[in-house]
Amino acid sequence: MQDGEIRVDFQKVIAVATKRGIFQPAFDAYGGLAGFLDYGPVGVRMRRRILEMWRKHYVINAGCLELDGALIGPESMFQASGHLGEFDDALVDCKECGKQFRADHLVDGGEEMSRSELAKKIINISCPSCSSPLSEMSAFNLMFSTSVGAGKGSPGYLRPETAQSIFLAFPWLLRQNRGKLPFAGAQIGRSFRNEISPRQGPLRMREFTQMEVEHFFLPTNEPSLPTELRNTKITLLSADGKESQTTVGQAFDSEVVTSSLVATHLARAQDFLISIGVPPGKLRFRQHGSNEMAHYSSDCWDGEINTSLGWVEIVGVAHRGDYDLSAHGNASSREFRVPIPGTEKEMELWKPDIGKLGKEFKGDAKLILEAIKNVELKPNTSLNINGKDIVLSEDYMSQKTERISEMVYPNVVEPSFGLDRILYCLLESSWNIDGEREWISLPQDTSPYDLLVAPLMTKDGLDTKAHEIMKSAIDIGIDAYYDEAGSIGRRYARADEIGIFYSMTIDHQTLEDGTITLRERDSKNQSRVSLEDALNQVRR
RNA sequence: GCAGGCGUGGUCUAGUCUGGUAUGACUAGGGGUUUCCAACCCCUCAACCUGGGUUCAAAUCCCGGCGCCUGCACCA
Repeated sequence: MQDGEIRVDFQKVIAVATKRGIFQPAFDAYGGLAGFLDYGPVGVRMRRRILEMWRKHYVINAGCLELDGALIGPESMFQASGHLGEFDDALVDCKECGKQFRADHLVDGGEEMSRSELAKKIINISCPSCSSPLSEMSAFNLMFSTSVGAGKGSPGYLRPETAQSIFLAFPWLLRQNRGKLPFAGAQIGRSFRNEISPRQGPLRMREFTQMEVEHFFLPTNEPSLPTELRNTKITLLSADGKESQTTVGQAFDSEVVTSSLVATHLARAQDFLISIGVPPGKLRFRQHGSNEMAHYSSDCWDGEINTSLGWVEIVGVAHRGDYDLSAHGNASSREFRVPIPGTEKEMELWKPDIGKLGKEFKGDAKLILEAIKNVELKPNTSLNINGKDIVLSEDYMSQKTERISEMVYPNVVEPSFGLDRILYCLLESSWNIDGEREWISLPQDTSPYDLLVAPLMTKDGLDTKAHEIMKSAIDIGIDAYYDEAGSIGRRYARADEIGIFYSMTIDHQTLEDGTITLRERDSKNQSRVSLEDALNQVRR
C-alpha cells in the first residue's frame, strides 16, 4: 500500500468515529449546533495520547515552559493584540441577490480606511454581481463576546488563539527562566472562533484545541539550526509555487527558509507529526503568500496533510517578529522589552533634585519635571515654562553614575498545532483496507488502547482467567480493553477498527501452561508466548 | 450569510409523487451452538430533526427554525 494513497473518504471516517465512540456532533439531541463536537471514550484516549506525545516533544524534551492560561480576556487586551480590529470584518450584503461581501474589498484602498470612512464610501457602491443597492455595513467579529461581572459588567471575549496568554505571561516566564533568552513557552488549550459557516466536522470548529509554542529570542541572536535537525527530510512548497523535497539544512542554506528558528521548528514539527503516525508521504509545508498572511506574521509555513478533502492545514509555523510583545508593551503598563547583552554602558547622568525644585518653583515644579523628562539634563539647561525662561543651575541637580543597556523586544517563532484536525487527519491517513478488513494503523503511542484481552470462550474458566490477566495488565500501566462478546474474529475486527495495537487471547492451553496468543494488529501475526513475555512486549 | 439538495432505530435504508398503525439489512444486547480473524439459529432493544399550519387523519402536503451536503462568499 502506497504511503500517499487516500483510502477512505470523509463520510466514512465520520461514520466510524460515531460508531466507535471517537466523536460525534455536540448537542445532537437538540438538533445539533454547528462547529461543536463531543469526544467519546475512544476519542478522548486518542486525544490524550497525542497530547502526551506533544508534551514529550516540546515540554519534556525541548524544555518549553508550560502554561495554562485563562480562556476569557478583557477588551483592552484584544484591542492591543489586534484581534478586535483584524478579526472584525465589515460586511455588506446585496438587497437583491443576497450575496455578501467584505466592505473593504469593494472600496479602492478600503483596507486602509477606518470604519466611518468606509461606511461613507460604501453608500455609493452597488452590488458587483447584480448592480443592485447594498445594505448598510454591519460588523462581524469572529470572537465570541461575553460580559464579565454582575449587571452590565465589562466586555470580555473568549480567546481566539491560545498564543496571547503566553505573550502576556512573557515577563513572568522570563523571570522563571531567570532572565535568560532564548526560551519557549508552550500551551495546550481551547480556543474559540465564531466561524461564519463551520463545516466538515473536526476540520472547522467554533471551539477547538490548540497546542502552541512561542519561542522567544533576541533579534540579534537568533538560535541557530541544531545540527541534528539539519538532515530532517521535508517537502516544501514555497510561496513562488516551487515544490522541493529537500532537507531542512539545505532549505535553510539555500534561503528557501530564511529564518534558522523557523527552519528548526519545521524540522521539529515534522518529527512530532511522524512520531504520532502521520505518513511522511502525505505531509508538506506550504509557505503563505503575502496576501494570505495573518496580521501579525512576517513568514508562515503551514504543515498540511493530503486527505480526501484536499490539503488540510494542521500546523502553522509563523515568524511573528515582535508584533505581539511590542503591541502589549505599548498598550499595557508592563515592560516587555529585554536589555541587549553587551550594550551595557556606564553613563554619568544628571538627576534633578526634586526637593529643591519644589521649594523654589512651587506649582511650576511639576511642569519642569515634565519638560526635562525628554531632554538630556545637564547644568544650565534652559527651559521655557509658561512663557518664562528658566535656567536650571547645578544647584538643582546632582550627578550619578548609572549602567544602562539598550532595550529591545524579543522576536518570536510560533508553531501552532490544531489537535482536532490532527486527530481527523490521523484517522483518515492511517486507515487501512484489505478486503473486508478495515483497521486504523496508528503507532502504539497514539493507539487508543495498547491491548485487547479476549478469552477464546466464556466457559471452562477462560473468562475468569482473562479477567485476572486484564487486571495484571492494568496494574503495570497497560491500557487494556476487555471483550468477550461474539466470535474471536469479530472481536479482532472491532479492536482493529479503533486501532488497538495488540490482542491477547486466552485459551485452554493458557490454563495448563500459562502461555497466551499475542496478535499484532497490522500483520495479524500470532505468537504463543508466556504471559510475562507478552506483557513486557506490550508495555510501552 | 446566500442558493440548491437532503434530514426515518446506533449505522445504512424502503416508504414521500398518490396522506391512513414505518420496510429491510447491519450493528448492539440476551440465549443457544461453535471456537483463532466479522460463522450459524432463536429472541430483544431501538426511529419519522424541530415548531407551526392544512386535514377526520401528516414521515408524506405547506410555512418557519435547526442540522447536514454541494456551490458561492468567508477562513488566523
